[in-house]
Amino acid sequence: MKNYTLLQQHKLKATPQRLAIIELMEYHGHISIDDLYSSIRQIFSSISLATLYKNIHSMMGVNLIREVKVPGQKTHYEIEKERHAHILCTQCGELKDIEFDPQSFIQLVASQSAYKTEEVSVIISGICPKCQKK
Amino acid sequence: MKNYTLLQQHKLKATPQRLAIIELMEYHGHISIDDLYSSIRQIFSSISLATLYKNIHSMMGVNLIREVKVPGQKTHYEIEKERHAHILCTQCGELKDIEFDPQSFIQLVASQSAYKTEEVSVIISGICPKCQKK
DNA sequence: GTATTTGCAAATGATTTGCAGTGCT
DNA sequence: AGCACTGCAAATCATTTGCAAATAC
Repeated sequence: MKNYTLLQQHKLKATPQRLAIIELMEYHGHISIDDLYSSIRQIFSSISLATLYKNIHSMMGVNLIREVKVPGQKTHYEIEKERHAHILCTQCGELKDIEFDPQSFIQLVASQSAYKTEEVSVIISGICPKCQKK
Repeated sequence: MKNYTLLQQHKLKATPQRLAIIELMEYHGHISIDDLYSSIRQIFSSISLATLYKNIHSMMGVNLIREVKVPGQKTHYEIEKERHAHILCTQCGELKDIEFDPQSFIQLVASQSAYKTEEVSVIISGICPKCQKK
């Protein structure tokens, strides 16, 4: 019901496909189109990639979903929620969230440039503990 | 001559195409494939997109060039140099560099996670002064 | 001289579009 | 009922690949 309302608040029709997209994104945190497609097909065997793309775009249009572009990786998508940064393991490719409050940044940028800051996207790359052991 | 040496140091053959790519990237700061292609064609009318992609990849392989992925934009490429962040105007699409020292970040991440940090990519979006006036 | 690189054309992969039919409100 | 949404197939756009000829060292 919560997601149903969420869609309505953004003036989007609450179709089962959209509800499933939101649920899967909430569950995964961030997800690529391919993973989203194969997960969602287990519920909606008939859903098409075109529908996924269209829905992701309409939800991006109302800032419900955000695009996460990572160097060397396919685009991921996630629900807009509390601010966080992403950390990517360059060996195994795992992408994780880490806590991050961009407030200090926004202030820094505001003082350095005359921009009106909206968003900060931070992607850190490194080697995760598991891969370091190998 | 400088770029010639630069390529050799990275064990890449110094072809005129590669030299031109480096020069254009140094001049532009960051550039999309399309812009790079049309600029470079003014010098090498015969250069192909395939060659651009191949060269960009070999130079990325030796960390001479970095990929910059920006939400809602095509991939850009730039020479690896002093660390900086990018700021994107969501109205006019202009992408600029701003100064940024990731040192404090790297420390923060190192303490929060067990990652061995290599790189930090920061993309800020907002509205540039010009567009604010409109 | 040899291994690498280039440019072409074709292949692949990702995303978008048009349209007829369906479903939300 | 009416407009937005879906799924399909086809179109477009981005990137990669195979290969013969050219070039760097």
